[in-house]
Amino acid sequence: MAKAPRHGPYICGIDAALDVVSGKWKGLILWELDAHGVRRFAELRRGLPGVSEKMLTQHLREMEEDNLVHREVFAEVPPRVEYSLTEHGHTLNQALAPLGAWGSDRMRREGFEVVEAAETSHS
Amino acid sequence: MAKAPRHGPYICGIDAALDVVSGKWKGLILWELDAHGVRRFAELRRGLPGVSEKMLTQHLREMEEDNLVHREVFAEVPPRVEYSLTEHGHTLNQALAPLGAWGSDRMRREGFEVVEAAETSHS
DNA sequence: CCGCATCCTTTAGGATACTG
DNA sequence: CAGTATCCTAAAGGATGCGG
Repeated sequence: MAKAPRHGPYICGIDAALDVVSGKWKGLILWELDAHGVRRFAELRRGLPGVSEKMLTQHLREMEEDNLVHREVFAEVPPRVEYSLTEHGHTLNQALAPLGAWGSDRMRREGFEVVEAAETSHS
Repeated sequence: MAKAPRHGPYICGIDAALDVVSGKWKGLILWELDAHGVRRFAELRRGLPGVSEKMLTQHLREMEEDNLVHREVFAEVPPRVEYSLTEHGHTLNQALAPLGAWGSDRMRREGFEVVEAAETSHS
């Protein structure tokens, strides 16, 4: 078993929400899936520059358990697995939007660099 | 120096924002300061059940450096230090509000327990 | 009262090799 | 293609004791 003894008692809503999006790539995964609708494992991997297979799998499993992500396996060869947001995951993304805007603002203010993924081409 | 080599390059706004609120107690500190306006060190400590002095100090320093929290020292004996949100911290809190609502919703849905602090008595 | 310093444990995250 | 399994490092967090 990897880790994840999360889901402890929370003190407030922020606490409960941050628990679910904590993890180096979870915010990005939500963002990718929201932008593209459906993504395969390898596509997600390309969209998250620097992520390891292990972390991607682990995060996806946790998000699936948290009912944020839907995982659909096609019994073909070669295998194909598609990931998408659940309705629940979609509402989370909407709740995250203002925070994202605040963060973009912060980046502009502080002059932080933006590392754009290869060919994600959103907007 | 404790740690904090944060402020790396970011991939998107969510990334940049989560970096600043990551840390076991930062969300709660924001919430406490927003609810009360001004808090002393010991008051904050009581409002965050389980926090150690080290973590509280460390988080407060980082948030001060990120310009989210204002720290005012009164040269008295016994010493008194008051913490409050900066304008910047306040806007973060507003951006965090929808996420907090989502989290509260999640807690209700999943039936997680709420651990309320001793005598914070917000609302 | 408000911390800082030190030491220690736990957890997150990464590298790499292998499998159905 | 889409993962597991194993090992390892780094960072976060916690306990405790001292100091202004």
